[in-house]
Amino acid sequence: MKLAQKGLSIEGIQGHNRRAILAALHDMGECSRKEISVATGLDQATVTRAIAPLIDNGIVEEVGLVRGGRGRRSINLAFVGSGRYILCLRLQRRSFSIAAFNLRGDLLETNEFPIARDGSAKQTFKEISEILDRQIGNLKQVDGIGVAVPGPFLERDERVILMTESPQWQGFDLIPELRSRYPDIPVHSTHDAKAAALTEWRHHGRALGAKVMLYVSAGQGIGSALVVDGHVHRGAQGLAGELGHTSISVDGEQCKCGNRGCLELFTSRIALLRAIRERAGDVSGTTLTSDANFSQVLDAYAAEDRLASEEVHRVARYLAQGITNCINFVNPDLVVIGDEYAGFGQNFLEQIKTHVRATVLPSIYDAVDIELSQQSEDTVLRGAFLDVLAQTYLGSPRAEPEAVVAEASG
Amino acid sequence: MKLAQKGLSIEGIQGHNRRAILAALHDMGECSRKEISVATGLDQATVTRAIAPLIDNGIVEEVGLVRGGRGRRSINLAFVGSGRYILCLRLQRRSFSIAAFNLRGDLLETNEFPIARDGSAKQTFKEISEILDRQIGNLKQVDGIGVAVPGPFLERDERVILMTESPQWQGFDLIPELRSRYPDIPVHSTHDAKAAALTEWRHHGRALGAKVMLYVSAGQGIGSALVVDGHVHRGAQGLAGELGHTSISVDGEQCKCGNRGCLELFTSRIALLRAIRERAGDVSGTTLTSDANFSQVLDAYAAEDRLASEEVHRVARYLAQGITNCINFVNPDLVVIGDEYAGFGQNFLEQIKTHVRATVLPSIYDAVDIELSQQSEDTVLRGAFLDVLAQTYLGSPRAEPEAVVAEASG
DNA sequence: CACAGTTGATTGCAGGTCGCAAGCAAAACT
DNA sequence: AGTTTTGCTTGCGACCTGCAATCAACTGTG
Repeated sequence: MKLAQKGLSIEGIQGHNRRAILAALHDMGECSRKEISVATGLDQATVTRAIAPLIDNGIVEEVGLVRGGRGRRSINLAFVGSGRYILCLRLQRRSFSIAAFNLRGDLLETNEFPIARDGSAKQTFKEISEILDRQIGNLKQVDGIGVAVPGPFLERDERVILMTESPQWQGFDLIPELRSRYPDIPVHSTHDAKAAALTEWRHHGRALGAKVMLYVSAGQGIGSALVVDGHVHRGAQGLAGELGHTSISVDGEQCKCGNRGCLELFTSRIALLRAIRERAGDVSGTTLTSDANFSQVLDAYAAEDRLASEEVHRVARYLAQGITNCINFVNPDLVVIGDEYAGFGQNFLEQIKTHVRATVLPSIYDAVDIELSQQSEDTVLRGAFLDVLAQTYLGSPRAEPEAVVAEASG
Repeated sequence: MKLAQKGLSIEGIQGHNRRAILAALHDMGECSRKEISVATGLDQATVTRAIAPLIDNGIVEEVGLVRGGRGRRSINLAFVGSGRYILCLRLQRRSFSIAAFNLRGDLLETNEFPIARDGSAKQTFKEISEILDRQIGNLKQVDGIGVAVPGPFLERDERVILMTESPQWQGFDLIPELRSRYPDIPVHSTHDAKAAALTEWRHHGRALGAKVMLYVSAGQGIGSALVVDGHVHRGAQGLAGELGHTSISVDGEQCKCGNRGCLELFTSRIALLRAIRERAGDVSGTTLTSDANFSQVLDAYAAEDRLASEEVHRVARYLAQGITNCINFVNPDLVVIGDEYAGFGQNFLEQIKTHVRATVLPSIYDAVDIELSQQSEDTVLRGAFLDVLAQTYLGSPRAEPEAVVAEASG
C-alpha cells in the first residue's frame, strides 16, 4: 500500500525517542537532561539512558554546569562542537559559497568564489570539488553535504530547470555528480528560498509560534517557501514556491515561463531597474541615472529619492498583491520578506503592509504578522545545514517524527 | 517548548500501533490480519493481539472468510457495520443535510432540509438539533458529530466570517452550541471544500499516489483545499483555501472581500449567470434568455449552445489562470475540479487543461493530472465523516501518526 | 481418500525498553 | 554543619514486541 503507516517495534521505539530527544536538544539549544525530559514527556531516566550512547558516539557532549538554581546544578548538553561537521554549498548565478558547520550549527568557515561567466559547468564543478576535498581533508569527519540551488529546482529529480541566467548548468546533474564523487557522504539538495525559509523559521518563526509561515524571497527573482509546522512544503516535484511565476494580471505581458502577467515581471530586480532606468531622464529630483544599478537604488530609496520611492512603492504594491493571494490561499500567520528587497527597510515593509491590509479581510489580516527578514550572508547556507541535520539526526527523511501522545491503553 | 516532539512510552507504543493498524484497515477497506501485518510492517502476532480488544470493544469485526488462496482461508476484518455511528451535518446557504455513517463509511441515511430564508439561526439550530436528537435516539451509540460549513470558516475559532449570503448565522456560534447540547459526543468542524477534498483524496487521489492534491470547488463560490500526504492543509486559522479571493487582476474590480480582481468575480456562478443574462438578448443562436438559471446553462452548454460555450469557456480560462497560479505556488501532482462546475464535463475540462498547459512549464505540466471530480451528493458529508473518523480512531487530533521506520538500535 | 504442502491465525518464550521510585550528587538556605 | 532542594543515576517490575513453534483450514496429488 502506498501510504500505509508503519507500526513501531520495540526496537524502533528507542530510535524514535532518540530522534525526539535530539530534536528537542536542537530546538532548545544548550539544555539539561531534565529540560529534555520535560519537553519530550519522557522520563528523566529514559533521557539519561538515551543520551549515554550519543555521548559515546561523539554526537552530543556535556558543555558545563549551570549555576543559579536551588539544588544540584544541571549539566548542559549540546551537539558536539568539534569532530563532526556538515559542509554546505550554495550555488548562485555568478558565484558559489561553501561553508562548514559543526553539528551545533556554528558557522566555522565560509568562502565565496566567483563563477567564470564563460566557464563550463564541468569546470565549476571541478573548482567546487577541489574546495570540498580540502575541507573534508581538514575536518576529517563530514556527516553530510547540503546543497542549495537557485531557480526552479526539480528536487525530485534534482535537476534545475529554466535556469535562464546560467544556461551552462543545463544538462549537468550537479547532485548526482557530487554523490558519485563522495559516495560515503550523504548529499542533500534544496531550493535556496526553501533553505532560507527554514533558517528564518528556526531563528524567528518558531519563537513566535508560527504554524504557517510564508517566506518571500524578493530580489533578482521572486521565490517563496511555505513552512507548515516546521516543515517546508516542497510540492510533488519539490518545485513548490514559484511565487514569481504566479500571475497577477491574466491579460498581462507574456513571461518566459509561459504564463502571463507573472509577479516577477512586475517586481523582480530587473523589472525595477528597467522601470527606473527608463524614467531616469524624465523625472526631476532624482539622483538616479539611466544606468543605475541596484545598490544605487537602495541608497536612493533610503535617501527618499523621488524616482526610487515611486518605483519601489509600485513594486511594493504588486508584491503585496502576491502576498495577499498567498494569504488567502494558504492562510499563514507569519509572512517574512527576505533576500535583496529586505534592504529597502521598514518604510518598504509599511507600504506592503498597507496594501495587504487593504486587500485582506480584517479578521485574517489581524492574525498575520508581516516582517522583514533579519537576514545575513549565511541564511541560505544555514538552511542547507538545517536540512542536512534534520535528515541525518532528527526525524525520518524530510519529515520529522511528529508528536505522539502517550496514553493509557484501553 | 512550543513544538517539541513527544517521546513514546512503552504504553504509548501500543496506542500508536493500534492507530496504525486501524489506519491500515481504513485505507485498505476489508482485509485480513496478514495484510495489515504487511502494510504496517508489524508482526502478525502483534496484529492479532491488537485486533482482539478492538473486536471486544465493538470497533472492528470479522466479516467472513476469503476463499481462493492455497492454504488456510484468511478472515477479513472491517470496522463494525452496526452499533457505532458517526453523524454528519452539512450546512449550506439554503439548506442543511444530515447523514448517518457507520464506522465502515457506509452512508446509512441522508436527508436534506430547507432553511427558511427569513428564519433565524436559532430557529434553524432548533430544527437541526431535533433531527440529531432523533438520530441519536435511534442509533444509540454515536461516536462523533462532524459538521461541514461553507464559506470563509475560521476553524480556529469555529466561526463563519463573511457569510454574506446568510447573514443570520453571523454571531451565532454553531459549533459551541452543538458541543454544549451534546456534551458527551465529540463535535468536529470543517470547511466544506476541505471536506470534499478529503473525500476526493480517499476515493481517488490516494490510489493515484498523489502527494499533493489541489481540490478546486467551483460553483456558487470558488473554494479550494490542498491535501498534502493525505492531510488537509488548514492554515493558521483554518482559513486556507480561499482561492476565490485570490486576484488574477491587480487593477480589477473591487470585491466585497477588500481585494481587487478576485477569481470569484470572474468565475463564480453569479458572475457566469450575469454575463450570460446580459448578453442573452444580443447574441444570436442561443436558447438562453435574460433570466436563465444555472441548470439551463448546464443544459445549453451540453447542447453546445453558442452563448453558453463562449461564457463557460471564458470562465474556464480564468479558472485555469487560478489553477496555474496554484500549480506554480504549491506544485501539486493532482488537481481535481469539483462542485457544480464539474457538471460541465469533459469538454470544459479540456478547455481548462489547454489553458493550463499554455501557461505552465512543460516539465511541471507533465507531472500534474487535472481531472473532474466524480462527485455525488454526499461528497462533503463523507468528508466530514472521514474527518471525525480520523480524529477519533486514526492518529492524533488532526494529524495522523506518520510512518516511523523501525530500525536496529545503534 | 489419506497425506503432504501451503498459508493464515494463535500462543509460548525471550529480549528489550520504559516508568516509577529509591538512591546518589551537588548545590543553596538556615 | 545540617536540612532542603533539585538534577542525575540505578534497581526493579511491568509490559510490549518479534521470533518460532503450533494450530487451523484449505488445496493438490498419488
